[in-house]
Amino acid sequence: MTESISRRPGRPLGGQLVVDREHVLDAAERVIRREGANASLEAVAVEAGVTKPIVYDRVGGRADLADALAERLADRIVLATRTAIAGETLSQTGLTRFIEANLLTVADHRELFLYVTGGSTEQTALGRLSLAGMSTQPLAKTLAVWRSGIQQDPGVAEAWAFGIVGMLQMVSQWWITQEGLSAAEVAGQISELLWNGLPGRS
Amino acid sequence: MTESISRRPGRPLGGQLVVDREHVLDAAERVIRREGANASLEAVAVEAGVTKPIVYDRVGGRADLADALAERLADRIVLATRTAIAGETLSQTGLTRFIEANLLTVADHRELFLYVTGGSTEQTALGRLSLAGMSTQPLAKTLAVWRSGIQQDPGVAEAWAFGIVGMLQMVSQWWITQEGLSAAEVAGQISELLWNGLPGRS
DNA sequence: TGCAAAAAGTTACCAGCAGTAAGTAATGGG
DNA sequence: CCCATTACTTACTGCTGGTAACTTTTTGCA
Repeated sequence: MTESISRRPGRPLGGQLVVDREHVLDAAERVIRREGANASLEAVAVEAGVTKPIVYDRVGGRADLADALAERLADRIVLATRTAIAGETLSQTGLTRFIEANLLTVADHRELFLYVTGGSTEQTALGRLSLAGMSTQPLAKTLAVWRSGIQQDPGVAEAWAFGIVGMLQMVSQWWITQEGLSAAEVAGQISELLWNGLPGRS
Repeated sequence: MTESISRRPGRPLGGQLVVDREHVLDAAERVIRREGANASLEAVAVEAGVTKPIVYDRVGGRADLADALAERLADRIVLATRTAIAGETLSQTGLTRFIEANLLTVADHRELFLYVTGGSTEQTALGRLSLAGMSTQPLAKTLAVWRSGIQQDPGVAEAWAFGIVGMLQMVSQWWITQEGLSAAEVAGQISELLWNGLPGRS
């Protein structure tokens, strides 16, 4: 699906960029989907129909690429989960749907998910928070709306948001390697934990 | 603290290995503590007083090294958390101490934690589960003992264990980058969530 | 119209690192 | 005394992230 592009150097007509940032990111997603999480920047450049320095100019280095893709994936997850609970009031079944939507979205972008969660390197290892950081803010807001008590203390909401994102991330990672375990099933279990707490309702 | 070692080739007296697996792993931990999560195998070899092929012979490649170190770290976390709740019956304050112990142990091994959680490469990106997998089994057991309902369904215990480990992992990663936020404080917040559930006790 | 400056890309490279093949020195058995 | 084995090193390959320097086209302006 790579549209054939004039690869010759020189300033094109109208001073328009031949490939923009989004085009490169699209190419990166295709490569990752095809080749897995170990996709190289070189391969991304080829898929985008350009050379490596262009990739660096448009999106930066490997860490930046991971960040950008994390943001995209986070957006999709947020969209899917928001849609799953649209207009509903907080309930356990709603939470289950929320979690199930998360799982299914991750499964839809399996390789991308693995790239993003495992993709940060070295110094930016703190960048593991990339996916978390991106999806954490919307989640924190959602939490604050859902549970009134948090509204006064955004610090708590942040800790909870990171915690929940971490939980969903790890469960997702574990689940996509499992055979014969439905998303609904797992979502129900995690929902039960997150809703009723560790000791359960008596 | 590298003990000076005969670097010369040849079969040493008694056919004893000059450096064993544990020695290499110790060296790896020192290097990671000193140089951060981007430590190379070459550096590990130098620190251990040997050459690269020895490292490969003793522990395998980079992924295997990450796995081995993950197991060590997981053991320490399990030990610390178990100790923190030793002999206690399940309670929210006990859970808080459990989480705090987890946070403090991670902080004690900051760089190692980042190496292990971010260290897996490519195919083994599923190896992100390394740390999780190691600490998950003991945690699942602990959960089963704590909460009787789970005992009959080990599948639930597994999902919960992965979820909780993921939550703790992400919270740890977030917390060690924060300034002026005590472990006890964060532990209390997460404990509250994990104990009373998202909607809270009414 | 002619020409310099800027824009947009490419080529060609470097450095570092994971991983391995082949060679070499010391030991012990026959 | 010699040869096979053991234990280790040297020296390499291949790949990948990242960058410096060059080339081509267009635009602005005198």
